[in-house]
Amino acid sequence: MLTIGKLGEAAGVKVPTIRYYEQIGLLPEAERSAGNQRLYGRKAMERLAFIRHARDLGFTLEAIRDLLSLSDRPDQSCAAADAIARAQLAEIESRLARLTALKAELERMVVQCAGGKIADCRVIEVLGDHSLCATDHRYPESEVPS
Amino acid sequence: MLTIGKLGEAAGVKVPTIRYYEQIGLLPEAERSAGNQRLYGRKAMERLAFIRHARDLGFTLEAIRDLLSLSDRPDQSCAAADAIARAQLAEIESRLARLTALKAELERMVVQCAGGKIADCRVIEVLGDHSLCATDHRYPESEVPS
DNA sequence: CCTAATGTCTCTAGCAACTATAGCTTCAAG
DNA sequence: CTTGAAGCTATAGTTGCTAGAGACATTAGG
Ligand SMILES: [Zn+2]
Ligand SMILES: [Zn+2]
Ligand SMILES: [Zn+2]
Ligand SMILES: [Zn+2]
Repeated sequence: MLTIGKLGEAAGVKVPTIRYYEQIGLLPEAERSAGNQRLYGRKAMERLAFIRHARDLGFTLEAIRDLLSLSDRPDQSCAAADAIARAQLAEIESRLARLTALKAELERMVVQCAGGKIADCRVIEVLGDHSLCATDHRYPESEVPS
Repeated sequence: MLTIGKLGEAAGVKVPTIRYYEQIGLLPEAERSAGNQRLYGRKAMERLAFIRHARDLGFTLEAIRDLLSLSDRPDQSCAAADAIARAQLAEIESRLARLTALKAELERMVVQCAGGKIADCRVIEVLGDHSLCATDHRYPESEVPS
């Protein structure tokens, strides 16, 4: 049995994050020692590693919640799990498209600036006027982290 | 003079967002009509368009705050503004690198799944075990939106 | 066995950048 | 003059944590 600190170390998750996951019901309530400290076994360890890995792949906690409850029913069809993964892929692809456009615009701005006064700065000028942009980079379809 | 609704419409910014920008000091306090409603002129319109455009390019409000105060001093060197833009470009590039790796992993997962039971689902399997991944996609260097 | 250092406990508040709600007042059209 | 849209303030919620306060538990050294 691991204490919360050892578990966090093993899984690469900070201690308050583990408590947070328990609080929102993503991890089950942990066993407690005589002195009321949380104790974890291998199952909890695996579940936390799953969460960590899915987070690293950009899944939201909501998606992870669904994936976890699916993985608790091994005899069911995996169609739902695959759909979640495909949705995540689509999300990443749309962010990639947007970021690629942003990168192009930022490069243009930076390259075009001759480096004089603010009054002549291409960066400031372009920021004030989207019509100077080469691409239509607006309207982020999604506004989620990572 | 525009009301807040007209301004928002013109700049593509929602009304509560404009009030929020004023509250955090990104926009100056607006003039008020006899009935205490906000009124905006062309300068406010330009400032809001600048903010909107910079947000669309992924700059944080903090960076925008700095850019705005720089643009208020047209005779100074634009080095600081350029540095902010270059930092933003670097940020976008690092997110792009990470998202590219994520996309590759997600594609692998989705493609490898044969679509049977959860117990045999490659998606669930890979999520539980990073060593099945082809790339090292972990440790997001930055955790900022978009 | 005692003490000091570290770890853990709960609870609360804070971060970015908004968005939503409630309960009011003001304005513009008919 | 009335009605409905738009505006006002203030507060709370969103996501995924992170940081702090103050109290209790555990462990290592002397
Ligand atoms: Zn410049
Ligand atoms: Zn633009
Ligand atoms: Zn599958
Ligand atoms: Zn992996």
